Amino acid sequence: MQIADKYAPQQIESKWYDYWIEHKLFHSEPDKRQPYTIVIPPPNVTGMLHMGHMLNNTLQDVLVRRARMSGKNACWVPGMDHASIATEAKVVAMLREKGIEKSSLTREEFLRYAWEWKEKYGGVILRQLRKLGASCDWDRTCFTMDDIRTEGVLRVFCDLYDKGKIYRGVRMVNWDPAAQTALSDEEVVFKESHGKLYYLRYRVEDSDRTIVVATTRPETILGDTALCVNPNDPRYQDLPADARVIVPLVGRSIPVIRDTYVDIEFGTGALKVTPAHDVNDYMLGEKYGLETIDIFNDDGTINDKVGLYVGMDRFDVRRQIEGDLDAAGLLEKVEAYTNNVGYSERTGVAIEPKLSMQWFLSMKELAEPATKAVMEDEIRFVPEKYKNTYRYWMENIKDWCISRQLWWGQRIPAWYLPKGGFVVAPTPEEALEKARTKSGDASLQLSDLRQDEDVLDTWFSSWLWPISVFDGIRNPHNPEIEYYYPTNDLVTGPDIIFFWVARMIMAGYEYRHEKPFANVYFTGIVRDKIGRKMSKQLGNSPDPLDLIAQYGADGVRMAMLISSSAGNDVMFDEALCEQGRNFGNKIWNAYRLVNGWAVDAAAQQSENNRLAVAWFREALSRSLRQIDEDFGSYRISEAFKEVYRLFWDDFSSLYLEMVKPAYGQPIDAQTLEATKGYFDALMRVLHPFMPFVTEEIWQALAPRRDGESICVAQMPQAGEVDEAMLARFELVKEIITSVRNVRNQKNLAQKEALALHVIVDENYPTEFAPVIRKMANLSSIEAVTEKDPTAAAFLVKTTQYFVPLAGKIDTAAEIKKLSDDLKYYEGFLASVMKKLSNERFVQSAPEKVVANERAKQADAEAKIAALKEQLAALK
RNA sequence: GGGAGCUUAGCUCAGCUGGUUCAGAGCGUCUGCCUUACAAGCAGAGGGUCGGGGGUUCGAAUCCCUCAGCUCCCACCA
Repeated sequence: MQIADKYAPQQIESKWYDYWIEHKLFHSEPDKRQPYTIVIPPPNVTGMLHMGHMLNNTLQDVLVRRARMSGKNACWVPGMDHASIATEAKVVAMLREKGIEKSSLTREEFLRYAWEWKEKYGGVILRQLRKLGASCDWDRTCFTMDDIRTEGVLRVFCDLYDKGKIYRGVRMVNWDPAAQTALSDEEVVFKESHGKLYYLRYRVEDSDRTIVVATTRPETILGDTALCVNPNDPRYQDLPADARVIVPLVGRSIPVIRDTYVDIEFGTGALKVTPAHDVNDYMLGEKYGLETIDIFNDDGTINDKVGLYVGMDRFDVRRQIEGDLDAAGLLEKVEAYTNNVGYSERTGVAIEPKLSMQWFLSMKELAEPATKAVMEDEIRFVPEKYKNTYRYWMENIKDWCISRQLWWGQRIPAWYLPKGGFVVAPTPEEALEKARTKSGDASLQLSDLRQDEDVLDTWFSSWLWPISVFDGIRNPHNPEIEYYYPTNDLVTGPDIIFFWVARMIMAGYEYRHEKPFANVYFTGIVRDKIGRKMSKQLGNSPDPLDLIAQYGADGVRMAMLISSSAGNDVMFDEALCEQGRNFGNKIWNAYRLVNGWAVDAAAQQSENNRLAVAWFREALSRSLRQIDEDFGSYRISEAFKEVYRLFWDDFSSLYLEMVKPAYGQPIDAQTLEATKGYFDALMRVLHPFMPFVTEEIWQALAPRRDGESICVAQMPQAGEVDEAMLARFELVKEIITSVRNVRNQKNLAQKEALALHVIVDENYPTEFAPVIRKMANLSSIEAVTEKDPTAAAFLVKTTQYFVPLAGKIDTAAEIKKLSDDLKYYEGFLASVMKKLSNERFVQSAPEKVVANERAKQADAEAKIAALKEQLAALK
């Protein structure tokens, strides 16, 4: 079949994607075959496709397409994450543009807007993934907040509550003043920040003495309820046991407590204690029964508890209080200071430690089987180095704060009774029933109950993902979950190893008593070519869709693949896309060549063609083996490089050139058929990497039925490999290169046929003579016994070759070249002999290695002899 | 402060349990070719004392120690 003259990926890609969808080639239903399952790391519903997604999803697609072609029932489940904080922020911003404040809306009204937004703008990314060629089973698209997933989440919450693993309590949590919600520890990122260290004077009550305290947060003095010094600090020994000090500006009297927690070396050795706004201070507060004074509103402004700076933002207060303290003579000095400050991963604002009532999941017991699974390789991490990171985190796991003060998300299924206490149930009806039982009041109505206002952390739904996408929480014995679970490979970034991977493993063992996936492939981060992380701010991140438009999805996929090995960052360079596009072009034109050949049905297959066909069968087989091995160890990048090399070097540059008929000449049927067969096999091996161009060519190679597709064609299998033949062929390649080199050096035209003389020995691949003749463009190959001093000479292994070039030989240059070679081989021989004459080597090295050294010796000696003879002939 | 990892050609990286002419690949560079499949190409070539030093071994890019540089993760020191 004819294809277009020029390779234009844009003109073929959408056509084939539509074809695949139309024929439901990515759809999977449980059947007798072995399943192969991947669940997509659900992108945020607010997300746009970026280079990280390109890498991640290209890899998943390669794995799933290869499995699909290897007889597995492949199922790649796509979906989206409702992303509480990010989405709520988007919706709030959208409303603000319309002039609507969130605070003016009821919860129900807000959620209506949010769903509307989600339907309209959400999930762009899933449409973008189609451009990449992602072979997801779109019929299975899930959303972490759709009905099935939500019901699963609520059931899990209730179950864990009933098991006593979920509890509610007042704790110091990470508060995000921008999003106005609590966050888990994992959502806080610590960054070094340059601030100041303020030295404040606290006057000792009933005394002239002052104690100076160093703090980075002077505004928190409003919440001070004690001052703490180390009992062993000599500077404060004279203070009476019941000493009290006056908080600067505030004027409040607070006790001085003594605890060894305070570092004598740091600052002045005196610490102000603000139990409501610092984790350590909170612990001191607990220990000494101190009052806690919460001075902040939820948005980070000062509340009216103290009556100072009311309504001001925490950072404005910091600036202002510095001046006020100074004016009052209460500021000793200010120093520049660098410390670590926690920021919200989502909103980027500084976290405020805050005491609040939250829901927690206790993790210790859940972590045990999950830790074991990874450490014992029941679940395999690629690369392995992440096992350590994982173990350390799991062994020091803290309870998970799962409540969020947001509206977008699954609302916590707890209902408060009118007279105190609460019940937890997956539905309001069940809650009411429980409430009636609990209160002993049968007349209780649903309207008497008040549901908890908080929603659950988004990760509390995504940790169930591998189970919930198959409805395995609500219906744990349904045929789908039984068939598809556990899934096979998870492809994700190491940045969410704690957020997501670890928690999925815990959920897997808790709810299926089995691992959620067998292998976890960690990708790296996509960086620009000078190593910077790609970011919106830097503007160094190309738009993947632009790249696809320019180079084709196949080209961009190749760029991602060739530059990524598991766990290593990708240094992305647009030039790689170009290389990918060029490869597509190469394939395209190779097909055009083969397709253009006329067949001579009567012609016998030449010996040359027979040899070429026989050789490529072995070369292909060897590569297939290599590729299998690479996939086995998740060296996907290496596997791709091997196919690339196989197609470009072995197939195009060697095989096709070997069998290519002279211009206008026909080819014999047998060779053409073999060639098309190889082409077909190559397209199949290549298909997982570059799905579009391979489908186009594969469809053209032979008549196909409607609905037939390379997507579901059989992956070629590696056969036995004739290593001896491949080794002989290496000699052939070297001979061809050497002749071409002579041509180059002597400025001889390609078309000019040359003669080749050989002093035949066992290293002359005589069986390949026709191939050598054609590939090196030789008029004849003659066996000779004498050296020819007028010829350009070269040596392959131990065999001497001559290209007669009457009068065109630069004798001096030849002598120089031969002498250099001779010197190299003499040196080489010397090093071999040194080993062999070392008795300890001969005794302790394995026999094979010693035999090898002896072979090297023989080879080197033969070469040296040959070189010497050639030199002698020249002189 | 604790932990993990990296350092091989101009660039990006392979090199799996020490032993094949093991010092490799791709890209870039250089030379010559518009040879009717492809200049998005073809044919060749050059390029590295494997971060420094030390050790183990018959033998080290590979194992150990040490120094230097870079990266990442974890951690509440005001």
